[in-house]
Amino acid sequence: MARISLKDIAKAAGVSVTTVSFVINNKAREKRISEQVVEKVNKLIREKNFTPNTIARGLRTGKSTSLGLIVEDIGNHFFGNVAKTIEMTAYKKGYKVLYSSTDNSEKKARELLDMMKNQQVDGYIITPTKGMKSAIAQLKKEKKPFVLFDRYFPDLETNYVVLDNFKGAYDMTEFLIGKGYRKIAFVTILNGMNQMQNRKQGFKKAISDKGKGKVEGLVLELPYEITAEGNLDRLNEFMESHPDVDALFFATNYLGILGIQYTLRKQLSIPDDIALVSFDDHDLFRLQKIRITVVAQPIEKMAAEAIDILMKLMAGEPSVLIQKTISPEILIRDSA
Amino acid sequence: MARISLKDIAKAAGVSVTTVSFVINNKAREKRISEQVVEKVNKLIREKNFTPNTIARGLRTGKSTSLGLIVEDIGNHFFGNVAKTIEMTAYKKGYKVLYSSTDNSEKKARELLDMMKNQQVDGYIITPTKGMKSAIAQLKKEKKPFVLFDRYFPDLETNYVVLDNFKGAYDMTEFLIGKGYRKIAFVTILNGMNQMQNRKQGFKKAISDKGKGKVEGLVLELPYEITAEGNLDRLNEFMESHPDVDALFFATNYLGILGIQYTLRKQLSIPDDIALVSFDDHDLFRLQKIRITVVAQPIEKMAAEAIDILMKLMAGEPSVLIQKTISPEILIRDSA
DNA sequence: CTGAAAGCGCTTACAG
DNA sequence: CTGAAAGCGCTTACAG
Repeated sequence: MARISLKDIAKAAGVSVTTVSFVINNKAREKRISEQVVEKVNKLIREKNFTPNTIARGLRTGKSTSLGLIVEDIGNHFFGNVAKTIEMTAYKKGYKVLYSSTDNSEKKARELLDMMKNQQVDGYIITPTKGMKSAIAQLKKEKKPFVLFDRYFPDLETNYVVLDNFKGAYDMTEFLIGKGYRKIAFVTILNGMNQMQNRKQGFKKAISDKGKGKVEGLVLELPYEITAEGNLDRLNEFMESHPDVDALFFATNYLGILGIQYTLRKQLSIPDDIALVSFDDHDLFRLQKIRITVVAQPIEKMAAEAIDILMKLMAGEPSVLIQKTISPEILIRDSA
Repeated sequence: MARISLKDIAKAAGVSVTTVSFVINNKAREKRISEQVVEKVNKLIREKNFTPNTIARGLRTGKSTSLGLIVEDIGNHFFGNVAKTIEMTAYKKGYKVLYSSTDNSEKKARELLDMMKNQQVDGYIITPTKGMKSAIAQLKKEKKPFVLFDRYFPDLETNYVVLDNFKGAYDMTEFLIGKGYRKIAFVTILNGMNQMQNRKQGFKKAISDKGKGKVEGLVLELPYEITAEGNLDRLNEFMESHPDVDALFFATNYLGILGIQYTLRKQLSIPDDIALVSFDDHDLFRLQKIRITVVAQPIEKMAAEAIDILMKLMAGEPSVLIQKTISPEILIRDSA
């Protein structure tokens, strides 16, 4: 029952391992192996159900035909679906994927990257944490194929695929202003990376561009680490000190969910008592009686871009710079 | 910038590769390498930032320190969170994890398993599809460490971790009967594996045990492949032919979500017009005005059990049989 | 058209 | 206490 090796096939076929290696690597033509030999070998491979040992091949070639995927949290709807698309494409192209979640822990992020380097993955798709900057710079210096996802470092030139976060926030804010809201609060998290900064800036810019001095824009920044319960309290306090806020714009879907909890608890009805909109779509937003208007990220498209770019980098020149900013979609529903 | 190898360390330290290998594998004591040598080697390892090449080690030892995780769909809330827990534990123990989704496709499932075998993963956690039975039997014959998750083959003895699906459905049905519902419809999917069968049987048994002839139990089985829209139509038709159904019990969370869509579309109010309960918890079920009563699966506990069992199997005797049936929790909320 | 041999970077039985 | 050497299963430059 021992695994069967290339050598076994060679012996059975009465040819050398070289020959067998050529046929399994489709170099038979190029190396001008005779038709009969090729056929004999292929027949044996089928009969014995032989598949080359990927590890040995990896050692020899320095390629592992595997990719490393580092996300923030694979259990989260956004990243889970990103992982899904990436996996599907990767397997189709013959790549395995190793994944892991950083949970925004710097330590874990660094360890993961080391582990993946060690494992000689051929390419990386990374949702970086703030502290990963030097590790990413290192990766770049080593000329490893990688693409950053969802966020990047403005002062470090790399390949990336991100949403146009500024535009998403800007457009949504403009939409709210157009609807007549006059005191809009943007609820976001502190310590976010540039994707969160851009959302905040988009919001502020729209307030100043489109508000014409008549619209007030407030920003509430919640810490990342706190519990949902704690955040709910903070939101509560905030709303008590600003009772005349007429629209809430949440910067991520889990914050939006928090917002729904808040309105449920306060028995506020949307959009009559207050408008509620959010970044990121979510089942919850679609399947309420009052459906929530959102800035949606085209998840599949973004993931497909990322893996596509990575494949290109791995195929050829890792020196090209490919940066994609994907347009968000504003899905207008009932909540504003 | 070339990767630094064990040999480089040996040369720099003026010792043999054997010695270096012993120290990196913590066999220094056992092999009685002198303290000074150990220290010199360790110092160089730190200085040169050396980490052994996992691939080479894998080839030599036949172990890859990686696990294969095959789920139905990593983008789905349940499996995404399973993946999260498994990954966290695995990395803590020094294992990488390769994942992939079957989408219940037999072909894909078989290919994935082959790919993982090829990759020499040390152990498997598998959510099997129906057609994987022979492949699983084969895995068992090869004495590979593996544990089935969420479902298993009743006529094939294997390690597994599953929910007590029968009990979950039984208890929930009993709860509905106790609440006074008299015509209960169980909405499930066709072609499901034994986890779905058990849910249906639990439902039926409770109807006959607890209904005392006064409660009618109906079953609607929807095909797996159909779109959400198609399923909605089927549900619609079903309800039109059975307008007096007073409670709907959905067998999975995505079916429950379908149910919510249905009530939204029909403007039915829960629980006044109709009761709605579901298997599996979901954000959507918690964060409605009317919160949905569910049979919850303790996801983390189940995932933790699975990886724990796998670690045990990999450490020792893969011949032991470990089968865990986890109790569900009925979370009573407002929808019935 | 085909093969012998080196080598990828490790581990480990054996020898001293 | 330490090292020389074989070998894991492949690929590939070289030779014929």
